[in-house]
Order: sequence, then C-alpha cells, then structure tokens
Amino acid sequence: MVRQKIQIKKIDNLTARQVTFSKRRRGLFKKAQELSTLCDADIGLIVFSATGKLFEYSSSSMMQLIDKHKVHSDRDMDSPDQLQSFNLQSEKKNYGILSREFAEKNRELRQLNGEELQGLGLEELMKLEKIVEGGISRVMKIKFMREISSLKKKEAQLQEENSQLKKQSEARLNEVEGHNAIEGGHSADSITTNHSLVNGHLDYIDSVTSLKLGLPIPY
Amino acid sequence: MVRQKIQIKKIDNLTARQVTFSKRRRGLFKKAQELSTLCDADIGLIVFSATGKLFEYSSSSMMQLIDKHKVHSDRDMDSPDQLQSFNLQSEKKNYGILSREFAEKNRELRQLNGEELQGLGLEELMKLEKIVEGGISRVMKIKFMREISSLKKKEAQLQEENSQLKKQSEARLNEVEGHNAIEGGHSADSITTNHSLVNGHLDYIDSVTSLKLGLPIPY
DNA sequence: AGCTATTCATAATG
DNA sequence: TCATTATGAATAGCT
Repeated sequence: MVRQKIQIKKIDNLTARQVTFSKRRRGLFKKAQELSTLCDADIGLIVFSATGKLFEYSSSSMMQLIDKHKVHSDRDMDSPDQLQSFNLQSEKKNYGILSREFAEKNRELRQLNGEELQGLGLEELMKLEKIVEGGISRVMKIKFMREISSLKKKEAQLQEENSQLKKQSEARLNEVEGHNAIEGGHSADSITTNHSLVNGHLDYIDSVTSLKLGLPIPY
Repeated sequence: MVRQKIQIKKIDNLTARQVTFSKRRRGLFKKAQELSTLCDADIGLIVFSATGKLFEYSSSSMMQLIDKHKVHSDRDMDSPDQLQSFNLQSEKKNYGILSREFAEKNRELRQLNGEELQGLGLEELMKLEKIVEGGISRVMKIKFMREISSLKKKEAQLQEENSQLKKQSEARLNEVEGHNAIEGGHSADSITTNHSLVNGHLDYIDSVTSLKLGLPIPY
C-alpha cells in the first residue's frame, strides 16, 4: 500500500478511471456544497462523464444560476437582430442590479406608506410585483429570445438547404428527361411516372410551406 | 495553531468568511480541473459570491456546456404531452393568484421579521424576489415554450422534407447514371461532376445535422 | 464496496 | 492578500 503521488493526466486504465471519477466526483460535490453553505455562495456544478452521463449540483436552482451567469457574461453580447430591439443598456442589468432596484423600490413604497407595518396593503404589493415583474421579465425575455433566435436560424438553414435540394433534384430530373428524349422517348410510362413524382413533390412542398406561413399551429 | 474541526454552516465573521471563500474556492476549482483531466470529464463550475461576483471554470466552453446541460434537462420538456401537462398545471395560476401568493409570502416574511419596518433587509428582499421570480417565470415560460415548441415542430417538418428531397434527388442521380451506363459512359466529366455535387451536398447536410445535434448553438 | 497509508487542503495564526 | 504549519479530509492503491 505504498501510495504514489499521482500525476494529473488522463488515467489510462478504464476501471481505475471510473473508480477515481466516482470518488473524486463525490468529493467535488461535497466541497461545492460546503463552500456554498460556509460562505453563502450560489454555486452550480455540471459534470458530464466521458460517457456522457450528467451529474449536477446547484445550491439553488440550476436554471436560475445559468440565467444569472448568462446575464453576467452578456456584458459583451453580440446582438442577433432579434435582441437589438431591446434597449441594450438597460437589458444588461443583472440580477444583482435588479435586486438593488427592487430593494430601493420597496423602500420607497414602505416610506410612502409610513410606519405602519401591517398596513402594507395589497395595492402596494401589486405595485411592487409589477416592478419586480418588469425586471425579471426582461431577463427571461432575453433568455428565451436567444433560444427562439437560434431556432429561427436553424429554420433558415433548413429552408436554404431545402431549396438547394429542390433545385438539384429538378436539375437531375431534367437530365433524366433529356436522356429519354435522346433515346427516342421509348417509354411513355417512365415519363409519366416521373411527372407524377414531380407533382407529388410539389404538393408536399406546398403543404409544408403553408404550414410554415399559415399558422394554424396546435396548442 | 490548534486547528478545530469546523462545522458546515455559514461562517459568522465576515472576514473569516471571505478568507475561507477565497481559499476553498481555489481548492474547488483545482479539484474540478483535476477531475476533468484525470477522468476526461466535461465540467463546468459557476460560483457567485455572496456579493454577486462571478467566478467560473469550465473544462471546455461554458456556453457549450450549458447548452448540453439544457438539452439534457429539456428532455422532459420536449415531448408535447409533457408540455401540455406543464401548461395545464401552471397556466391555471394567473397573475391574480400569483399576486395573492406574493402578498401572502411577503406577509410571512414581514411577520418573520418582527415589527421592524426599516429592518427589512436586503436578504429578505432577495428571498422575496426569488419567490416572485418563480411565479412570474412560470407564466413567462409557458408563453415562450409555445413559440419554441412551434419552432421545433417546424424544424422537424423541414428535416423530414429534407430527407425526402435527398432521397428523391439521389434516386434521380441513379437514374441519370443508369442512362450514362447504357450510353457507354461517354462522359467521365459529367459523372465526376455529379459525384462532387453529391459530396458537396452531403457535407452540407452534415453541417446542418451537426448544428442540430451538436450543441454549440450560436449566440 | 471497504480499508489504510499517504498526499492534499485548509483553519488558525502571524 | 501572502506565508506557515498543524491538523482534518480526501483519496490511490489494494482487497
């Protein structure tokens, strides 16, 4: 049992690697939790094993943490046109700033209401909620706008690809028909078959296009 | 220097807390990096100090990791039935209900905090914010989930259409080559051109496919 | 999964 | 923040 000081490099032996992964992962998660508790830090830890399995820890909610992280790292956000419409300067406000804003507004409201604690009525609370809501909504919006923007990009890519494929397919069809002409159009059946294929194809496109433009999307 | 075994609870003394935060944070990051190297794991670690300062480590790219994480945790959200149940459960809570919830929580907090009006500290406000945020998020989420779900459907449709077009185009290519063979393969150039077109086409498909599966979603 | 000999991390202190 | 050091904690190598 003469323990060696190990080097930090990928462990060759698969079994040893798995064992170490399991042990150290537990250790890491424990330390993350300890740090979070001891120092009141908000911590998120995401671990993907080499085999793609996900392990995660977060002191609060991973989603919230990721949002917060995004807002932080967004200080130099390149703006897809979708996001441009937001007022960037005010959008860059992170949760910290929003929290302070919120605290400030709440203080204002409390002062407005005098010293009466129980008198803080529903109306003020609603006002307060609206204020908070505004701030949170902005952050949420950015988050979702990004996902939507990314999906729209994908959609555009696929559209482009479709149109390329369509052109290619039709070019090839022309070539086939050219050959048939040269060969003396010996097979009317064959040509008919090809045409019906084209029609089927166009119908298909149309249905998809209308789905894309027209919006009777369920839900 | 008689070291004590410490309890894992928030450190009262501010200075001690900051020092510990700094030390343990470094340790945690080091261990994360070691685990990543030793076991070939993909790791992301996000730490927000109590004062809101961000520290992060990631073995690859944090953005990529977050996207990967999102894909993993979105599996629950992806199927329409899941979305539906999400909608039904949460949508019933409208703003009115949320407001009442909010008022209730605020009242709890105030009672918890005694009669001292000015004593309502930042910490309580943060808690409050978290509560409200949860409620608002749910409503916002539903709204955006719909748009995202619809976009995902479009994407699937386009994908399907692409695969059909691809098949059709290749079938036609085979037909063209069949003709060329009958004619005695007179145009090696033409065949080469067609092949390179096919290759180009496949590469293009691959890039789009990887964009869909692979997770470095552009921001 | 356990078990220990060791290395490593870090609380207390300057 | 930096350095030191005694001690508690984590873990490499075995079973």
